[in-house]
Amino acid sequence: MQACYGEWVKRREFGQYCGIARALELVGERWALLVVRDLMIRPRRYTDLQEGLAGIPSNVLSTRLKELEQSGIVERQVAPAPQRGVVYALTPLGQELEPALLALGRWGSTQLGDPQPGDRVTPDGATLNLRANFRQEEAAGLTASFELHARDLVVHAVVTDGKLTSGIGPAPEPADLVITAEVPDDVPASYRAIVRAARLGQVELKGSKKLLDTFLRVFTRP
Amino acid sequence: MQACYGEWVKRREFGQYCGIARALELVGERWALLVVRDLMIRPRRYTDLQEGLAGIPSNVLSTRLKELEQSGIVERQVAPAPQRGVVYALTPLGQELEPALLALGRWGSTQLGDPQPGDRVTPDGATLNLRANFRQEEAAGLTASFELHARDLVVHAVVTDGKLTSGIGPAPEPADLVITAEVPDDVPASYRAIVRAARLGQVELKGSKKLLDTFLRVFTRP
DNA sequence: CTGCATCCACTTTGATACTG
DNA sequence: CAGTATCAAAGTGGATGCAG
Repeated sequence: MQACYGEWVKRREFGQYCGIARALELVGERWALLVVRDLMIRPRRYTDLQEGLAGIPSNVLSTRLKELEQSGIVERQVAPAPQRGVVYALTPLGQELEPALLALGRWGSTQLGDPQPGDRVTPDGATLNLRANFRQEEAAGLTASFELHARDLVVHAVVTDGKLTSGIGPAPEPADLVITAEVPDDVPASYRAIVRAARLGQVELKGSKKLLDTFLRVFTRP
Repeated sequence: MQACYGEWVKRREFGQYCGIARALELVGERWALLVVRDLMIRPRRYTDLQEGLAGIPSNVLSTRLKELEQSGIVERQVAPAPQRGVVYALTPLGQELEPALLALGRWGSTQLGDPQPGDRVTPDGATLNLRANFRQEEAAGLTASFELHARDLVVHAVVTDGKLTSGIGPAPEPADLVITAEVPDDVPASYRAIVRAARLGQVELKGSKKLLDTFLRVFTRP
């Protein structure tokens, strides 16, 4: 605590009556939004997070989780019978960060060149890109499921009456269209690579093939 | 530079092929997004920013501006004849951060209680709230201009064929509807306070009074 | 005045090691 | 698996200096 304009404020607070400043106080610390990003895909254990956030110091992860829990963004759950252990999950408040996170990701994606050697390319990224590029307007009334493959990368997107559910791995029910992209060996398997292949027709399709155009219309932007 | 999993990366980079991580590398440092926020309203001089970001150390502001300029987000302009001096402005790339910033602000606003004594309440906040709460769908085809007053706070919103322009101070052309909110003396004059007053009918109107419902429909959410 | 640069105390982070 | 402990390095906050 320290003096600031006659008032006592925590060092980390900006002291502005502004939603953006408040958001940054809560999730603006280094690594915080990346933790939220990982949890947006599904709940994770401590070591899952450490793995997904390659390079985060253990003590920093520990601190961030406590802060996020304190803020009501993350929930610490002691998992029941099957795997038992500690699991971290987003609260509803944390899930409400999704639009902001996707908007940030859309902007940041434009500033991504090609993947550098050493860059981590995870299925999480593909799942988030699926959500970030999803065009609600184009999907109105649509019901269809897709599965995307590129080498060992597999993600799914299920659209039910215009609403999207997406995740890692195969679709829970057999997908209406399975897209398997032919990606050169020297290019990492990413959402971007799949879309590029799909546009060039360098894909193998299984299922309702005319859904490919629908996929491109609903899940990609020019 | 330092070693990390066999590759050399800058300490501040996250080493993930992910739009969100990239965005955070570029605008995730402390104060960076608040600088962008201030510039989103209009270009500013160094001292304007210092004032708007109450409490930012001079050296940190200086560093952030250089980093943002380096990243192509901010442009340093030497202002011409009238006022001369240095002016910082957003580049087009910087302006593209607006959707992300507004989404973050919408989330953060839900985590704002009432203004604390000592909180800075600026016209910038009201202008951004105007943009953040603007509902494109509801404004389709609309052309109308509004001016909001609450004590010394004045902001304007001009909707032209469904597109919004907003800023501090009176509208460039006389507004179709001028809303003057009656705000208790002990409550800071903010967008929130104006909306609350408008909903309760505690406003004085000048101009086309039936536009008040349109305003509430287009510029507020439940 | 504006637009920084410098100095220094303090805090946070990164890397690694270690424990229940 | 789920953290804690430790310590060096980098970053931040605050004050002040200073040229144009």
